[in-house]
Amino acid sequence: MRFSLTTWNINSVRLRINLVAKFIKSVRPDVLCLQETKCIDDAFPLKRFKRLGYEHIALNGQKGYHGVAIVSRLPFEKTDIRTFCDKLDSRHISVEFGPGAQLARPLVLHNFYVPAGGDIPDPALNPKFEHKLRFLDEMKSCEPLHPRGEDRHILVGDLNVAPHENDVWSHKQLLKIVSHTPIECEKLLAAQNQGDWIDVARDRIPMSEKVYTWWSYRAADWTVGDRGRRLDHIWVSRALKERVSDFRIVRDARGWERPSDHVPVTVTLDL
DNA sequence: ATGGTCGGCGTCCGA
Repeated sequence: MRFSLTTWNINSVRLRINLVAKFIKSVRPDVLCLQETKCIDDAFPLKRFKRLGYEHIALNGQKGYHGVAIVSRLPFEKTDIRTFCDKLDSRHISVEFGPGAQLARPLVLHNFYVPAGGDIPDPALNPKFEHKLRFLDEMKSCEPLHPRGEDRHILVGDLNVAPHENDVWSHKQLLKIVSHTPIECEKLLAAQNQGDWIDVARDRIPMSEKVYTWWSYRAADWTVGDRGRRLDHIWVSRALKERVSDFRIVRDARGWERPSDHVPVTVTLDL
């Protein structure tokens, strides 16, 4: 069975619902994980997704900020929401696919929106950065998150960290820029190494190659100098590594009308 | 060049 999954920080799902529809009609992933939906669950464009064929929807929204959602063509068995750092922020949702999706073995999917962390890369001066570092520590220590042995787990989302040198346009120039500081890169990789995770992008694209999924709004022309960062990630458990058949980043989406600053990232597996 | 642009909400905050 072919299973495809997209992660996309949409930066307001209501404002960009037509862009989401455009993407869905072209790529038709089985499952779409959204971050920064920026709306309460009652305001989520449920009917539009159902008309597009995505009848199974799990929401963790809040007013104005953050918000994550999983919209799916395949039914799932259960939904779970975790909180981090004793805050009620909507930054996580997970679902488990099973018999309803014709899967003999369970497939657990986590969708994350990690705090951006503000501008000052010093946890003593910037509470937002301190929160981000604590969030990453909690991701590491959260045992149920991490796959072992034959577990089939996928973790996706806007992790707001570009951990490797070629995950940013200039490693040297971004060492003191939040998203690429050594301390947060170490913490994200420590969380990744806590489970049997494979970073799909770096499993398929050589470390020497630049890979980005985000380009700032604060540039007159996002294509000039290609100053991107790889903030959006897809991890699969080791048991799924050899089942990955495709991985793609729809870079073009950054040039669509009124775009998100993030582009969709898609993985395909043969289950 | 040490600012620049977004979206949601409400007259700023978080990104």
